[in-house]
Amino acid sequence: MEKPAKPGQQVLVALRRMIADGTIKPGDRIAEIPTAEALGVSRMPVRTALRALEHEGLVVKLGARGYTPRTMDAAAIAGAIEVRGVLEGLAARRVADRGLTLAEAADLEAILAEGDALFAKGHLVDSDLDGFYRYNIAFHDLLIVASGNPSIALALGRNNHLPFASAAALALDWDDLEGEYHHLLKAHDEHRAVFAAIRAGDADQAEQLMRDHAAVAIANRRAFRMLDAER
Amino acid sequence: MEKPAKPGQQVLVALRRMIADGTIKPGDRIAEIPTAEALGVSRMPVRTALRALEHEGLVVKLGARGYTPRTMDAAAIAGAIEVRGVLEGLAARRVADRGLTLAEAADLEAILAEGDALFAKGHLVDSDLDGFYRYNIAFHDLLIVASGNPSIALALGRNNHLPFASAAALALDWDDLEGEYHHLLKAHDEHRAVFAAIRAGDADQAEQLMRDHAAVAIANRRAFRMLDAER
DNA sequence: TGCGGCTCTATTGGATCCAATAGAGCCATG
DNA sequence: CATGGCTCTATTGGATCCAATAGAGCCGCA
Repeated sequence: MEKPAKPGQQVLVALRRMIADGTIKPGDRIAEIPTAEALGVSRMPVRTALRALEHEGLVVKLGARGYTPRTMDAAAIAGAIEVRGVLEGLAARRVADRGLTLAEAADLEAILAEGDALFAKGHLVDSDLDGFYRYNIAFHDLLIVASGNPSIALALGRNNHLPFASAAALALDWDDLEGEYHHLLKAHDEHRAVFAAIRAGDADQAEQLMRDHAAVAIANRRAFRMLDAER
Repeated sequence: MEKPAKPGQQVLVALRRMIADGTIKPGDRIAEIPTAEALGVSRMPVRTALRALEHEGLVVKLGARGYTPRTMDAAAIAGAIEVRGVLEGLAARRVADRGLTLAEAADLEAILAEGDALFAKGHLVDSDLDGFYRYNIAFHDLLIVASGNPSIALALGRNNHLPFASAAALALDWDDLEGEYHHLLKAHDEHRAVFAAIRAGDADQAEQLMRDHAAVAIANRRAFRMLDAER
């Protein structure tokens, strides 16, 4: 059973891609009719998608003349990452405060073990980057869910679609596996440290570590991958 | 010139009101056709509004059978307020870090002076509650804007529409002006304290104070006002 | 030659119509 | 009598059509 690929979702991810990879640059007008024709659908799903993208903050309304991608300079990206760090920091704090259930602890340990396995052999191969990508998302998502505060996920919803700002947007240099090894291992170690703080019930520490963890994403980035899939 | 009152916006605020005041309760189905007929418009603006409300987190999709208001129990409200506190705390931190411009300092001082004026006579009258309402929003909004991080406002966008969670949702007891005097004065003093920390450049302190300021909203609430106006 | 107003058109927002779909109820059967 | 499948219908999602509107360009006048 492949994806029947509902037109609406299709348009949404298509536009996200185009904005992310620069097919549509800030300043370019996005009008409904040309976009609809280009994608081979009616204006309706395009309208829906543009409204959604506006809510996500990826585009801004251009008066009555359509939309345009939001300009994302370095400061804006840093700001988005900062917001993510603060929100995920809150999640970590909450989890440390309330303590992990047995099931959550087991899940988290299993996820971290995946990470251990990636680095166990001392170097990375191509497929490991994909593995880390999934491991990373799993770790972050689990903490947010375990926080028991759905508003955190809601508030993150906007930022998670911004390029570079999502935990799913890894800063990966596919040509420098050696350098990435240390970079990603550091991230993994930080995950472990957060986990330790949570187990110790040290909420302040857990929050601070999580914030710092997000902050490093601001510094080291050269390439990125977008999260295409919907939640 | 009054508001021509565009149908779309009209429907959006109408639905918000109905959800806020309990006309539509969690569990009730919100279908497009009956809603459209009840409001005297076509299904289209209703559809748009429901999508928007879903993004705001006020309603959840009920499979293919319409929407229903999101259940907001005490824990959910507390969670939303917690998120707001953390985000506004970040804003305060940023402002303290970068320092206020002369214009911002003057604006902020002017806003706080409004607050001073409200409490100067030692008691409150009815119209003062409205005055505080506006003063409070002005203070919070200015800090968020001055933070220079648009992502904060974006992330707050969702929470600000949730009843009880917005800075605009004051906990006011209109029959106990005496009690409210102390309650609101405390909030005002906290604003002053945040301002002082910002002037001193004490980012940690500014953030902590702002978080605590939000937290008190969790405890003291008996009635609330919704923010009807759009940004 | 510059500015203001007017018209004209491109484009969005809303209404109506049509198709796809999933939920509910019913019937048959084990 | 319970359970599984089938059909039927209620309801959303998409397409097309129509109206309102605001931006742009042009023309006239100072």
